[in-house]
This record gives sequence, structure tokens and C-alpha cells, in this order.
Amino acid sequence: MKKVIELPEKFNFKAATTDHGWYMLPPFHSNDDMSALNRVEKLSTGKIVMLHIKQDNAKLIIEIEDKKTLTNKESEEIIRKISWMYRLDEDYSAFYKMCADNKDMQEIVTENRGRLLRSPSIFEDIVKTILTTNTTWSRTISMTTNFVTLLGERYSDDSGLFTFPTPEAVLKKDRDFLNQTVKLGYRSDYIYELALNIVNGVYDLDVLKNPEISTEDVVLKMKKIKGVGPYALSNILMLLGRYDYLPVDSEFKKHVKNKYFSGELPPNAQLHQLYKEWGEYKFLAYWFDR
DNA sequence: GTCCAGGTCGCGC
DNA sequence: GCGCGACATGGA
Repeated sequence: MKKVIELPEKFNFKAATTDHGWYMLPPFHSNDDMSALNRVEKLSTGKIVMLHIKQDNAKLIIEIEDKKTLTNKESEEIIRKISWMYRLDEDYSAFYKMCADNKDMQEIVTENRGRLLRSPSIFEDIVKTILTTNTTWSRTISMTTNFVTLLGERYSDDSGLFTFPTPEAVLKKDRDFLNQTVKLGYRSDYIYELALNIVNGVYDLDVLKNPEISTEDVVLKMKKIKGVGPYALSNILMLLGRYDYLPVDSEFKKHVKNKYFSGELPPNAQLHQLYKEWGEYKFLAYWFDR
């Protein structure tokens, strides 16, 4: 089965897919030439599908592997999720205007960059963000792979591919399993508690996809999540399409130390003042400055 | 063995 | 509000 989504005028599939590292984390997977992004996805009806996403000129082509035909509702859910993943509703014109005035950011405009791939659900994006803290990227990949493989649902009997686990699936295991078998380490408690609060209705995360909610409201809600500190907060805000908080972590410090301070790190307060001329687009300005 | 990784929490002051 | 040790795991 095949579905087509009309793309905004400015769209660069390869950049949107690979300018952020999420495409390397399961259930996302891709072929080496990056011509398509693939993903196993569980729909709200319970059906599990394999999605193959690629660009054909002004259209996004979605090939959907399935045994039975999909209902209209299921097709709509797939289109809604992919539109979210690729930020098709986001308006980059103000950012592009600022880039056009900056000699080092011309490529962003000419190459239609700026979009950063995100997951269909906030739960998945928060879990993955927590799995990037205080560890290396290679361990982020292995923790995510263990998490998806041990708690997700298999696509088909002969497949090694799985869905991203639901919060309910996390709660079916105990913290020891998350810690010792999934090897999430001390992050197990954070992930378990996040899943628990979602299932109990304490957190209703997907309402935060609404751009009309103020960033301050989102910040207050995110700060309540254990395991989400200043860096994780910034990353989650970026994933929600809000770019005014900088992710001041070891990579950020390494970058600005070498590029702007000739190897000597200034105090934290000064770091948070960087890129301030970019206003609402500080995160993107830093991201594409690297 | 020790140190650190795209940090954060909880405590004491 | 700020400083500091603890935290699981694996690779250098």
C-alpha cells in the first residue's frame, strides 16, 4: 500500500532525516544511501506496520507493508505521525530570514535545512533524550536497541525489528529488569517513573504538541519529570519545535570553547548568553554552527 | 585499576 | 540559590 503527502515548498529529505541523530536509533532504521527512512510502528488500533518513507520531488512517498488493508483511520494516523516526525507544519521563514543575513548560514537557506527528525510520540522522544544524558552516543544506541528489542513488539515472526515500547509495556517489567537486563543503569528509575505517570494520567504529554501552549507551560511540565535537567529540557523543547533554550552540555562546551573562546571555557552564565541574537532560534543557530 | 561520557538528583549550607 | 558526591554502565 502506498500513501503520498504533499511537501512544503522548502524540504530536504536527507537533511531533515540526518541532521539530528535520531534516525540512528531504533525503531528508525535506514539503508546506507539514505534514500529512505524505515520504521516499525504500532497504530492505535493495535495493528503493526512497516513504513518506508522517501521523497519524490514535492511529495513524500510512504510505502506501507501490511498483510491486510488499512482502514481510513489507520492511514490517517500514519500520515499524521509522519507529518509530525518531519515537522511539515512548521514555518521556518523567520529563521531563514535570519540565516540569509548571516554569511555563515547561507547554506541553511539554499539547502532547505532546519528540520530535525523527531519521534511520533513525546514519550519516545523523552526516553531517548534521557538515554543521551551522562553517557556516550554508542551507549545511547545500545540502550535504545535493548529497550526496543526487549520491550517492543516484534514486527513479524521472522523479523528482528520491533516497535517502540509503550509506557504500559515498560510497567510490565520491574526496575531490576530495566536496570540489569535492558542495561539502562540508574536511568531505569527515571524511565519507569515516566511510564508510570503517563499510564496513571499524571502526565498527558501529547497535548504538548499543540503550538498554542506557551513555552513556559511546557517548561514547567517538563521540569517535573525526573531525569530531565537543563540539557534534556532544551533538547525536548527543540523536539517540540521550540528553539529558544540552548543545550549546554559537554558537546556544546567543547564546541564554543574552541570556536569562540580559544580553548578557555567561560562561566556557565556566559555560556547561556551565547547565540542570544538568534532569539527564538538559538538552538538551531547553535546546531547548524557546528 | 581509574577516568569519563552530549547530566541530574538530593542533600547541606 | 550554589557546591558537591553519588549514580550504572562500558570503553579508553
